[in-house]
Order: sequence, then structure tokens, then C-alpha cells
Amino acid sequence: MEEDNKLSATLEDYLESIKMLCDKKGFARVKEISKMLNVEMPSVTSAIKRLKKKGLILYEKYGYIELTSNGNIIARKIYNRHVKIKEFFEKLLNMDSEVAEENACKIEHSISEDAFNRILSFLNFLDEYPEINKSILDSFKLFLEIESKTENKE
Amino acid sequence: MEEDNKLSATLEDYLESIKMLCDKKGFARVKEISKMLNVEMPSVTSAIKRLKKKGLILYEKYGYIELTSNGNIIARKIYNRHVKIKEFFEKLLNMDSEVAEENACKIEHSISEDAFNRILSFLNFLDEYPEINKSILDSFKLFLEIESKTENKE
DNA sequence: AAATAATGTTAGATTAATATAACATTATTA
DNA sequence: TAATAATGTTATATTAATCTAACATTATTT
Repeated sequence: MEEDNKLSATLEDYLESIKMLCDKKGFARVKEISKMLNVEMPSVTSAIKRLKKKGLILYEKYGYIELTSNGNIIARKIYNRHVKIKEFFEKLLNMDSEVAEENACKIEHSISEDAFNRILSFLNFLDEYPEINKSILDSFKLFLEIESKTENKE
Repeated sequence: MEEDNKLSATLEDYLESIKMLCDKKGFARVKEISKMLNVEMPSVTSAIKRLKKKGLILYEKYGYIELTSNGNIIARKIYNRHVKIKEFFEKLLNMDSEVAEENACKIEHSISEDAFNRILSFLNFLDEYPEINKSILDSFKLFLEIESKTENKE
């Protein structure tokens, strides 16, 4: 009991898309969500019904889709994870923006609160000690270059 | 077409459990898998049927479960990811072993080849430059302590 | 405003993953 | 070896997530 309200990765994705669309234009539509997530419209209709049942969005047939305040809180949390995980990959591992994006998208759903806080702390650490930050990253970049030249198997 | 054979996260988990049991005793049994993954036995029976259909395991009704050579290759790949991701979390983020374990378990299924290679490279980097390794990690640990004392919200 | 296009919903089927209950097989032990 | 315990399977149901096809509504354009 207690927290029965855990969203599936899929519903988290829908909620996140809705948040992004709402941030941009104040509401979301089925078609846009379907484009964003690469699913057909009936899948969206089905998902938003489940989100509505959970009290996370407002919508009436054929109408606009908006977040409830609760939905907003949760969506923001998910989105924040996304942004931070992406940042972590980019800053620490020198990952391409698209690769970082793609991976953040998936990992954001499976990482624990605990682990996420570690990542946040690490990002703060890098921010607050830019010298360390720079020296690590420079060395690592160099390492990557050497590694790619060596091109050793296994 | 081409690679239709992508396993779901769930099937990857089953395969990984089977690998671990086989490594330990040469074969796996339904009961043990069910304990390991916290599912009921019929769920295991259903999963191993799917794995068998994909040619990844050998088994006959009421018999032992073993990996095919193909299954072995795939299982090893998954397991390796698991180990390395865990190591990454432990070494870099100073995460508790259990937390690292738990998160590696989930993330191993969603991370891309590309991103995983970055993580591997970073681990190699830490290994090959132990001075850098130590200095980063010591500073970060210190930072975590300071942070936890400060206990600032948000 | 009627015709057409765009968008959204319903009905319904499919697949994966799970569970419970009932039954079957294999292993243990008295 | 017969009885019991442990393990495994089948039958069946449920839920989430997706799809296609058909229909409904809303918006756009002559």
C-alpha cells in the first residue's frame, strides 16, 4: 500500500511529452503527442485516459490536454531527471548531445532516487570545482583519443 | 528486418539469471529463477518458452535449463554490462554496493551500446590513471560530506 | 454553408508479462 | 515402495501497451 501510484515508464513518457507541449503552448493535443512519441493516436487516447484516471491531467473528449497541479509536480520531477542525467553524460563522459539525450530518455525511468541524488551531487561538485572539472575532462578526452587511435579489440 | 531479436528488459533479466545459475551449478531450475526474480513459477515457465523459441536456451519439460552458445553470448554481454555499470556507480559516484547493484540491474537494459562504451572507457581511464582517480574520488567524497552537513533544501 | 481535410475516438485484436488455481511430475522420506 | 513434499506445468484471467480499421467531430477552404 502507500505508494501505489508509481507510473510505468510509458506513462512517464506521455506525461513528460505533455509537460513539454504545455510549456510551449499552454496545452497539448493528441496528434502532437503521437508525433513526439512515435505512436499512433489511439495509443495516445488510451494513455491519456489512464493519466486522467490517476488525476494527473485534465481533458475532455476532443479537447485540450493540460496538467493538473499534481501532474505538474510529477512531470517536472521526471523532466528534471531527464535534463540532469543528460547533463551528466555530456559533461562527464563527453557524450554527444543526441546520444546523451537518447540515453537520458530511457534511464530517467529506471534510476532510483538515491542514485539520482548522487548524480546531482556529482554535477554540483563539477560546478563548484571547475578546475577539477576541467582537468578531469581534458585528461579523459585525451584518453578517448588515444584509445580510439590504438583501436584495440576487447 | 535484420535485428528482430532484441530482447525485452524482462527476458534479459531471465536470461541473466539463468546465466548466473548456470555459472554456479551448470544448470538452472524454474524454482531458483523464480526466487531470484521474485516472480511465480508459471511466469518463469512462460518466459523460458519464449527464450527457447528464440534459440537462447535448451530445456525440456521438467528438465534442466541451460544456455545455448548463442544464449551464452548474449547473456554474457548483458551480465558484463551489469557488472561494469555497477562498477561505474561504485567507483565514480561512491555509491553503496546494494544501491549500485539495484540501479545497474535496471539501467543495463536501457543504455545504448554507444553510451556503454563511454562508461567502459571511463573505467579504463580511472584504472590507468590511478592518481587522477584517487584525487577525484577523494575530493568528491569530501564534497558529499560537506553537502550532507550543509543539508540544504533543493 | 457545404465539402473536404485534419484530428480524435471506439471497437477490437495482439503481444508480453504477470498472477492464481488446479493438475502433473519428480524427489524425498518414513 | 507408498505417502508426502517439492517442483513444474497448464488453463485461464488480468493489465498495459500497442496496432488497424471504422467511425465521429472539429477545422479549413472553397
